[in-house]
Amino acid sequence: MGSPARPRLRRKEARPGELLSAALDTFREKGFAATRMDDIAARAGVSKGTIYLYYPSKEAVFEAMVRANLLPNIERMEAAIADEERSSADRLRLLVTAFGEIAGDARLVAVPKLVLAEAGNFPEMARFYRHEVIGRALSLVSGVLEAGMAHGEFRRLDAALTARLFLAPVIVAALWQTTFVPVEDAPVPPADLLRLHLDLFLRSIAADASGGAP
Amino acid sequence: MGSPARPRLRRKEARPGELLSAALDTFREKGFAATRMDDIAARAGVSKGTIYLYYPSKEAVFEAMVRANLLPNIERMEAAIADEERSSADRLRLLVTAFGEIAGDARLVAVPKLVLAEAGNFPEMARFYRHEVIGRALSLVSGVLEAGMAHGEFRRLDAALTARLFLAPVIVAALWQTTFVPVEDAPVPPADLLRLHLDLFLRSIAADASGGAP
Amino acid sequence: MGSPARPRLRRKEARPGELLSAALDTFREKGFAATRMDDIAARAGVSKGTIYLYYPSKEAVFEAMVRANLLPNIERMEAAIADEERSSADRLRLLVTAFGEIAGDARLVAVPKLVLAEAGNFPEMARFYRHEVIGRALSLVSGVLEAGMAHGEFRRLDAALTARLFLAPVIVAALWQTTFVPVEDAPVPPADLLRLHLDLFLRSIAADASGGAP
Amino acid sequence: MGSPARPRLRRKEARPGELLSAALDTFREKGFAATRMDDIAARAGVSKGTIYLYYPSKEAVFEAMVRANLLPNIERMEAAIADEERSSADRLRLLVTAFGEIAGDARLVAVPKLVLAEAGNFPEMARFYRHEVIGRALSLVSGVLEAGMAHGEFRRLDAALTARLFLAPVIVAALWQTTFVPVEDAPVPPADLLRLHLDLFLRSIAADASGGAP
DNA sequence: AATGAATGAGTGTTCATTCAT
DNA sequence: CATGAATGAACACTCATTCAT
Repeated sequence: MGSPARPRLRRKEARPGELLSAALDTFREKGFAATRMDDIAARAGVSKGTIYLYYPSKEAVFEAMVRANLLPNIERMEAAIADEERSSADRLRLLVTAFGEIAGDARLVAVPKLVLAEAGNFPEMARFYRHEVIGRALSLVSGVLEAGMAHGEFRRLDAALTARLFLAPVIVAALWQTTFVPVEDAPVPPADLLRLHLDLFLRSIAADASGGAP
Repeated sequence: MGSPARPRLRRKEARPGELLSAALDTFREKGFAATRMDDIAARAGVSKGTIYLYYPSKEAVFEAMVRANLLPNIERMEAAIADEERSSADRLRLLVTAFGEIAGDARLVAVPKLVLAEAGNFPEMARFYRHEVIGRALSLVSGVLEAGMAHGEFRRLDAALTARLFLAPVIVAALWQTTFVPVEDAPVPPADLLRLHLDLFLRSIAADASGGAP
Repeated sequence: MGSPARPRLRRKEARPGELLSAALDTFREKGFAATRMDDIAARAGVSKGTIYLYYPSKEAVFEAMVRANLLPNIERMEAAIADEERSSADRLRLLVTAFGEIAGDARLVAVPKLVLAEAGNFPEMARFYRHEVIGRALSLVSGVLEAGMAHGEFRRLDAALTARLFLAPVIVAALWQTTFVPVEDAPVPPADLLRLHLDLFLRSIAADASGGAP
Repeated sequence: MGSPARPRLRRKEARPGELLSAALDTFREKGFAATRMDDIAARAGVSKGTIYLYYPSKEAVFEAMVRANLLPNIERMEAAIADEERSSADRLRLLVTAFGEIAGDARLVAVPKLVLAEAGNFPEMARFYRHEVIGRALSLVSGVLEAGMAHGEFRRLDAALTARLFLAPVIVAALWQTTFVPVEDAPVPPADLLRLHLDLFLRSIAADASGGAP
């Protein structure tokens, strides 16, 4: 109750974060082009000019916003398999769960979707995303797969390709959430889908089921 | 005098198609917002005003373009399993091949990607696409799956979920092509990916592993 | 009464001229920076967007306007001494009269004044003006001077410097008109000034005073 | 405690002068409109807000800057003919030299040029300049001319008009320096021009050359 | 006195849409 | 049918000015 509303001059350090958060929400509602700087400013509770104190252009805001949301994505992924004790199959299970959580976080998933949509107009950003997010996720998965193959848990397969197949349903589920759910009659629970995926996937890569090759 | 070719008015019936073709190419290069009516007109070789003789707005052009590209997608899919003689596994193989061809056709794949990108701004179109393209594809696949289950070829699984898992790598491959390939160092051949997918998928749904091998 | 006002679509060919005329008047009232595109458009009786059909930017309008007003300046000057019959002194007299007329035309004089004011921001334009207008005027005058020297009418002097001295009062009179007259208590008639200038100037360059007097 | 140097506030009395000096340099580089308060502040080594402690607006800064540069102009001029002993011709010679020096001082000459350029937007300032600088210079010259006429050194002429003719080459030389020199191929040395000017001018106003009036 | 973060009115430019020809 | 000149609403970005600290 001491000082409820201060009109001017707030913490300069917190500003960029607030702006990018507002930017994310606005971009994800309207897309890049349909978002006006005024929208972002209003949502962040500042004036339009203030944005330009921190970012030189709308594109710069977009890029900074994407970049700021890369790290959480990556960290959550990598944290997901930090546990070294488990079997490779268990680690894949953990990964599916972790990715499933990410895929269920609408704000987080909006970022790759925006990257997808704007890749043509922001090639540099697409490259960055490709390498720093997707590339790392693929490495993560193929690392687990290769370990599993080495241990004899999994069949010998092309790890790079298989990693892609492992991730595909997660990616589709994520995009699905942000694209068709508001329009869907009978949404499929992503958890069910991913549980089945894990089951089928493990079965398909399992080292020769009954006793191996004769 | 009865000759068909008239110098002034080029086939007026062909106009809408030419416009939509030009629209598709422009939208896929720049996205919806960054495409100017002038761009489309120039590419179609007409004046800007002419577009408005056929479509009342830029949004209408976009929607018509999407709609016009629904049918080819659907038809190619449905043609892919017209052959009733084959086993369910063979029909899935055919489907993967067909989808793989679609996914390799950059112009065709651009359409779902645009729908994805603009779903927030064109909810009606998203709904339409969800039902008329994706819905049909899912039905197609789950039909085959159910037949295979009924015949004992496949295990009993939730056909709706499994159909999604069947399609996921195809979708991801398609999006990948249009998004990251211009930015990719070492592109993965989609055909390799889909071949492996089919292999793993069939293995994972095969009825009772023990007796499954022919 | 047949068709008093046509709202749209007028002669495309006349437009650039109308626009530049409106631009000149607005620039001369407010200067380059304080002139808004809306001002020019309103004065030309078109909408702001129309200007951009003909010129890509405000700077381009400015440059085109300056360029369009070069020719009249130059032509009036050069026409002024087309007559080959006269003595060099008479030709200088004609030049002073001609320059005096130009200097009295407020719209015409506004152009060099704007060039002067914006020379720092439009160096290319300054260079152009220096060469194509001022340079030609100087050549004109020094040509007459050299002819007069060759004929023995004038003393031997540095023609380039002397030409500058001949033009200086004309230039000052011109700038004076556009700068201080709206602020002046007792304006000096430029004609009186230039008449005296001619008298003093001819006297100062006359060949040998002794025989020069009639 | 009585020591003059205080670390925090640098001589607060010197501030306005420093600001105006920075303002002059910035205005003369970019003109009034294109100069930003930030530019001036940066050049003066203070923050933007500080300027507003001394001047209420950008226009006020401009006007103060012009006003602050009046005095040096005037004083140098008036000092130039303080010497009462000399002949009128010598005093004109001194004036030309003095004016020539002023005209060669790019910073000083920038001021009248800015006044010229902004006269339309700052009429009050134009009036002030007209009276306090130009008016005094004209009085100075016409005073000398009248004295010379009274002494029989010079012919009887309209002193007001003749004074203008005396100053015109100086003014043109000054403007030339600030406008076209950065753009010039072969600059004319102002000293040469003014020397010739003085020579011709004195000759043109000299009391009747051979024997004078009968 | 000095700062510099914040403001918001102002303006150049774009572009979907209209319509006289 | 077709054109393309014209429109005007919309928006990104700027910058003089304010004011809490």
